[in-house]
Amino acid sequence: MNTLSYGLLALLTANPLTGYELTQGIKPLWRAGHSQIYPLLQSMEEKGFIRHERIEQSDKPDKKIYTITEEGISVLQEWVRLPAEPAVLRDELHFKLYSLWLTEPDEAKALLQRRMEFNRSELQRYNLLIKANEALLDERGETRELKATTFGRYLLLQKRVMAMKASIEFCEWAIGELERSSPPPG
Amino acid sequence: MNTLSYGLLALLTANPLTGYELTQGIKPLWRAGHSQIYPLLQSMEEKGFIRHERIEQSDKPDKKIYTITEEGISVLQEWVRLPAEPAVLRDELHFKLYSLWLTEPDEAKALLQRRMEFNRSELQRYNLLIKANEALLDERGETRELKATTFGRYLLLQKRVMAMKASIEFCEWAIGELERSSPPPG
DNA sequence: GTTGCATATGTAAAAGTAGACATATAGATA
DNA sequence: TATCTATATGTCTACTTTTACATATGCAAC
Repeated sequence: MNTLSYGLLALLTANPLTGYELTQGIKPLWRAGHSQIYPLLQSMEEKGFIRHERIEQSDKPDKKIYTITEEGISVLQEWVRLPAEPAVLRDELHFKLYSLWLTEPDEAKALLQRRMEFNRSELQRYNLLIKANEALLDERGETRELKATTFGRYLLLQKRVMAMKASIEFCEWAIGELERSSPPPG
Repeated sequence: MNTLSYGLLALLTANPLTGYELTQGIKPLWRAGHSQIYPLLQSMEEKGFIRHERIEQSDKPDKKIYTITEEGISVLQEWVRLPAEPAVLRDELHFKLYSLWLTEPDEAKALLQRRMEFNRSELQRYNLLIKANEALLDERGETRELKATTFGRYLLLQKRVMAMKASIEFCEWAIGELERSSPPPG
């Protein structure tokens, strides 16, 4: 069982989902394509951690709705208690910043501006997810406490928001440093 | 040529380095082991982007000092100008936070505390690297401007520092939220 | 003494990831 | 009419990454 498998189990504790929905839903948490997810679902079903129900659809292709089993919850619980490995971050921008002296001022600025715009759109996306999670909290009549299923997601989404804000601040600051050192014509 | 190859070229623009030094030096920028780096150096030498000089040592194993070629600088420059792909972040903690309701309060707190301590040690490491970069700036008589080779590293290290600080702030905040919802005995 | 660490370079196997290929329907857009 | 997007599930290949294996010396700790 790799990390992604446990992630799929984690998503399935909230509600039963199809492979397609898992592919969409895991995006804010982990980068993975459907070609990774479908085989893992099959292997976890063989292990007895999840089971599926086939739903026939006339307008769209048939789908499989996966549900986590008691055993699945149990192995997930054991895993969650284990210390988390350090995060793995791979960012091309690190190398491009390191080599920034090889670029022209407008290219350097464009590099940072593109990243900033991407971060801003990500931030918006996370804010929407936070709203959806708040709605779910109300719907379930939960309060903000550890045993509420919406609580962990609340923490997680705040983590992403704080990281995105920090990244945007960096871009703004770095663009400022660039403009200070090589003022644009105007 | 993959991203890591360009990263190695980037490091080699600052000074000639051995494969071992590259393995150590790339750590703050990208996660990679020596088993990835040595084959890439061989392949880049075949392409003419770097060349090496063998240094015989009596007390330690012989080493190869790699230098970037004109052609290497040129391909790196072309690559740096291309837009940077979005960063890839894979953090187990995301899944563990999502499943936090499966844990006990002290386990949840320990999860965040361990991450916070790791982040703090990383922050210290980056602060040392910033000092070393400042020293290099002085040594070379450079000022903080784009064309100085220390400038990009200055930006990059600030990026890492800001990200680490944001992560530490998140951990502190999240531990606070946990304590609010399930106060510790005392 | 021996275990572990730093230096130094490599290879091999296994696991994980990305991108394309494959199929099928419905609806929107060009 | 053709292309694109969303839904829905799958496979296959190429590439990247991790972990272990392999060798060699000197030094410090136990």
